[in-house]
Amino acid sequence: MEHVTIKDVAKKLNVSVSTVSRAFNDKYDIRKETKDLILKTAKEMGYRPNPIAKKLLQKRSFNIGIVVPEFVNSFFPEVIIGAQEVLIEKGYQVLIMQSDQSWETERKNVQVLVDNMVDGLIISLSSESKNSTYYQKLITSNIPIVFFNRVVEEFETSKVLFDDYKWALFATEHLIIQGYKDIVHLAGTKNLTLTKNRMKGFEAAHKKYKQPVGRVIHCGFKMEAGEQVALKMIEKNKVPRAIFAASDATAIGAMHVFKKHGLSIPEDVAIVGFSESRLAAHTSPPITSVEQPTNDIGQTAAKLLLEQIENNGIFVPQTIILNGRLNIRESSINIV
Amino acid sequence: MEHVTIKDVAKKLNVSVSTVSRAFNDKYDIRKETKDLILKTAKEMGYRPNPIAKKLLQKRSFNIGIVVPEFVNSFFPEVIIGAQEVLIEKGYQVLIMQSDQSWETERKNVQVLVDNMVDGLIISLSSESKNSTYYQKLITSNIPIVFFNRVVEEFETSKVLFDDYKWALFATEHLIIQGYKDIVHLAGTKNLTLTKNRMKGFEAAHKKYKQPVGRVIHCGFKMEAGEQVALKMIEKNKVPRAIFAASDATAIGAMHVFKKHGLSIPEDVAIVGFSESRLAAHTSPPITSVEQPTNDIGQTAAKLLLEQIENNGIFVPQTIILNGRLNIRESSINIV
DNA sequence: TTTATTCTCGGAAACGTTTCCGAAAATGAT
DNA sequence: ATCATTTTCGGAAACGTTTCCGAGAATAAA
Repeated sequence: MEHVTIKDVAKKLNVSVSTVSRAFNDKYDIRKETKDLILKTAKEMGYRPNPIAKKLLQKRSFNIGIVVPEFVNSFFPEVIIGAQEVLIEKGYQVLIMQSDQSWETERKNVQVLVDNMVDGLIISLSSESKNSTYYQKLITSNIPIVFFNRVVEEFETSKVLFDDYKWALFATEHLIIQGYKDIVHLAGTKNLTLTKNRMKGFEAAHKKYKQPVGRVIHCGFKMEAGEQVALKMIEKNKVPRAIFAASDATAIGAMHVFKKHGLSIPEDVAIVGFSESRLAAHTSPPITSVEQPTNDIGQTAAKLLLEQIENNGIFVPQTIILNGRLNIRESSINIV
Repeated sequence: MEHVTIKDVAKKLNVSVSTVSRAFNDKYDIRKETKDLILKTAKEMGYRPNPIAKKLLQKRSFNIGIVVPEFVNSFFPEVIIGAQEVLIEKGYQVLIMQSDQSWETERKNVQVLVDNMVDGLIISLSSESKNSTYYQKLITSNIPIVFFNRVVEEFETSKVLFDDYKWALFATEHLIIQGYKDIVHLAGTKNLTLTKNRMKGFEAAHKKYKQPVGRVIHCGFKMEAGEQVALKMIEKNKVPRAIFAASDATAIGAMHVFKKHGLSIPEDVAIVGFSESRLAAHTSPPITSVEQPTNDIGQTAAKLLLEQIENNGIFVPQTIILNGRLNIRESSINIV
């Protein structure tokens, strides 16, 4: 009685296998009474159609794969939750994989999901340069993919993005308007477009107000990196008047070190973060930060994907750019 | 040329399907030269064995499913990363699903993974009471499962746990030793064993030092809950001398509100958290907290699961209890 | 009552593999 | 040179479904 199959049900009722199948997929002709009988005894016997066999046949699984670089920070989990909300609603199940920032495991992850015949993929790249021919092949082979957050422009797929340039500009502008001069940008990992865009926004704000562009320090997105940078600044006696960090984590890390060395925020160093983490409002002082619409990113990515899955064939790739918000808090306010 | 199958390869080389199969699974007799030739042309043709078909036949997938209640907080992601480290090493791929604290979706998630024929499951329950007959059935049907963090004792499976009682006792003891009297415990969700154990530890510490047991307030694990509780304390003028929170999130939330209302930490209210989140060390003041060995939890869960998968049949369920650490920081130190 | 039409259902092929069985070819022993 | 053994491979069944095709029964039309 290990695994009860469709044959067992058919045998028990003295009907054919195809009739049982028809009872479960109500698009075929079957008498109501027989259908009910089959469904009833099938349930009694504990029969569940084997989705693996079904997949083999119809190349369709109602599973969606999501692949993200990491999920220790709350950004990606929040996006995933948003996507799940719309996908589960439509009867899809969501399989999540984590690339650990490595493009090799990312590739393996994607391949596992493709092998498992997911109906579509939602991906944020771990690296924008490494797997591109692989993805190109996947895309031309017509499997629905939506990229978000970290994408490569050239891919002919739907993408959902954040206007990093604009919001980096706003964030920097906010500091400039407050009267801060010597502003340093803690930039993210070098090879990402979003890093470049945030840098460009940082520059543009300076130019807009005819200020000399501040220094840029690449240190990635981790809290430890922010701590190290701040420490070095203190050691070299080169502490800037204000900092615009490309992530909340680096902002928090830096702030922590500054405070430990007796500097006040924002009196000695003003700080603005990016990517509104859950903690930004709960540090002391609370950190001004650019808020990304994480849930919305997930939802629209999912919607774009479903659109593509359902209109297979006549489909036009879309790029949607979502709006953010600058949450102004104590860490950046110039108390004159 | 959409999907190239084993037949295509066989036809191209004028060999039988079984020979091609043999080339890919090297446990069968095949001449080295033919094998090499097949592998070479298969690669050229872009053939990859279809794992769905393979699964249907051998009921084995080299996939492991992990189901957690949530992953916005870093606890579960860290555990997952630990598990992934050992599983990927052994050639398994990891499929992750998130139950959103709901036992219905948890059940659906588990079923999806089982349907996809994962070789084993690592689960942290969203609720310890709701799906138990379902899990009982799963367990007796012999699919390898390891539970962690939130488990039900009765299940005859391996479990990896944290000694919540002991560490809650230590944490409370730490407060008592510092001389604090009126200590309140912000407890977690009511129906969880870990909540009960932390409460018991809280009580035991008081009894050990012959103190009247402090108040217990159930408020779950979320930051917002901590804020609300603190607010209510202030409004009712019932702010305790010290707080032992069942999660860092509630501890941080409460601390934030206290500070906003002019109270100093730890001078007015001392605070200890639980589950050492990434932020505990970076709040101000830094929060004393019980650190759980997240990575280790994941690793041992994975190892127990692999053991069970490999020795199918002769397998004895194990319960492993891991050790933690109390990170003492400013928030709880009594500066006399 | 005969013929045409509609309802139900059974049979069988198909999805892409693995694996058992046996046959032919190659090798070794005598 | 003959027989026994090993190596290498092809054929076919199996995994659990869906779905096309057609047959028989039931109903409607004539």
